[in-house]
Amino acid sequence: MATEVAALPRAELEPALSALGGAETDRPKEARSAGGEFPDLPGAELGQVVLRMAPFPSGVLHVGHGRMLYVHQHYRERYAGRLLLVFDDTPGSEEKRAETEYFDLILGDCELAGVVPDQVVYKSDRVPQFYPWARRLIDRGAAYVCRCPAELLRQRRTQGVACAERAQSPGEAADEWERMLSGAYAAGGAVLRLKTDLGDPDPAFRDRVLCRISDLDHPRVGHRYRVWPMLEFSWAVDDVELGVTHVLRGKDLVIEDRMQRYIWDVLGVDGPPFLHWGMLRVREAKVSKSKSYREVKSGVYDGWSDPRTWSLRSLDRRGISMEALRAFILSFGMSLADVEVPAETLYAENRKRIDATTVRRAYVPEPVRVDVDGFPDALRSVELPNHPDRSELGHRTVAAGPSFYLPYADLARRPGEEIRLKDLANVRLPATIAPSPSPIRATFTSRENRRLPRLQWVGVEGSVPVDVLGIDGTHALGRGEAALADARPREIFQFERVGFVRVEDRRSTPGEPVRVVYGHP
RNA sequence: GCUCCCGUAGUCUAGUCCGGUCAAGGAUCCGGGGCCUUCGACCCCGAAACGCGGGUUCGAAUCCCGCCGGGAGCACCA
Repeated sequence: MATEVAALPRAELEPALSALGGAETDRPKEARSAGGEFPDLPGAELGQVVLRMAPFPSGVLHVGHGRMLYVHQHYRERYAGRLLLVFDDTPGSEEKRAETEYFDLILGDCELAGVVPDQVVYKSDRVPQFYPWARRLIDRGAAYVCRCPAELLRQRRTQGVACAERAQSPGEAADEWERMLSGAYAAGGAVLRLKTDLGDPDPAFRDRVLCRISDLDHPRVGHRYRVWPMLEFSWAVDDVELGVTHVLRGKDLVIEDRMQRYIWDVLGVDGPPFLHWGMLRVREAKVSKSKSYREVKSGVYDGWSDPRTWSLRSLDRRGISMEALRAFILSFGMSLADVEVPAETLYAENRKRIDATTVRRAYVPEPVRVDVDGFPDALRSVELPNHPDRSELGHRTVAAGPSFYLPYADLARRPGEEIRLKDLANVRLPATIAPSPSPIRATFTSRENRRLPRLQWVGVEGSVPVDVLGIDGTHALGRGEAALADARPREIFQFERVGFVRVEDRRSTPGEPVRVVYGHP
């Protein structure tokens, strides 16, 4: 029996779970349904784990960052650990700059995702703390000040050739370092480099830069510092000083592991172990962050919650729950393999969560008015369930014939045919159907439910215009049933045969269309 | 080119460390049927995989070697 098989790993997990303080025993179940595996953190002790996430404040968090968020959250919960949010806010580059607004936006994203850090740290507050570490490396003869222009430095690195400064004694290097700090060099005029091995087989690892000079205006500290640490050096310091016990990051940062370890070895300090996850791409989500940035800034996109950005905010706007996102992301486990998944997988996860509780409503895209001759008075209004399988969600009464809005695409496909207005009655369509502002005329045939093509309809009486914002950023104007006029902001509906939509925050004024955002099928 | 990582059905994933219980499990997608009114959900059925080639072994998805394919890094960005 399958249950016997499942019982074994569960029994092994039990001690860890009860140690968590009587947490529910549903983790094995979650792990099984999610699929993805998360190995134990090496040497981790319950209650002692300290993790850190390090976003760069140059944009809001998107689906890709979701992996960072939920992998950390997973381990934090598993080990009852602490989670630090450390803004990696060194000045960046001309193309990729830290900007003021993103600090709060990212914090907001974390909250939205339900991953609230225990502590927030700004790297820009810690700049002076990096200098003594740099000095210790210099004193050990493991770092030197190089004045090669960037271009030459790169070229020599590729060739494995040393520049003259590499021969500096620790004393000379220290003097040069002091000159760097005191402003003797212009930006780009000198860098502090780690002395590794110019013959290292990996060209990427040869004498990497530890600190550089930047005159970019920093959003938090302005021009207070000119000498800034590079990412891997700053982490060699901070992972130790902040007491981080395990470093979890994407595999694009693997070489940084080696750098950090090298520095720790030189200095004789112990640092935490590293774990990585692979690259994650959602097929439909164009990864172009710079494009999103441009379009948001220029106003082409409707802000950072525009569906085209695939930001966390945009998913929320579309009615995709963060629980669904979490399950989706956790299903990939800690695999180093690069994954590319269709968004449908995320949609399926969301559907599982909202389908049973989401009210159905009628909506007709590309509405064409159809007047039905001989339509019985008895069917002028009908009562319909809010959910076909959940009577507890109640019903609503909708106005029906004799005039309807029907979707043009469905109409155009079956001229002259008899069709069924879903849940209502059968009618015969006219022989010719052309898009026209004047109503077309159909004829009532019968009431009984027969196997006929079914069309979605909205009774003209009381119907409201509905504006649907699509995933591609386009707006479609359709017609919805009267009940939609009372829709509350953020309410989620399923437009039957169309998909799940969420009502916009911004309330439309009377007479304006009801605004919704398309979520997914 | 150099370095590192990865390679199970269309897609994602379990299994690979400690070879047999894997004639490979789950999810999603796709096809068919049911629920006699959603192109949704639910239920049933079906299709679908160990990149290739050697080797070790009684036995290999699991170990070894080679090849092929994919990704990342080789920034005074993060």
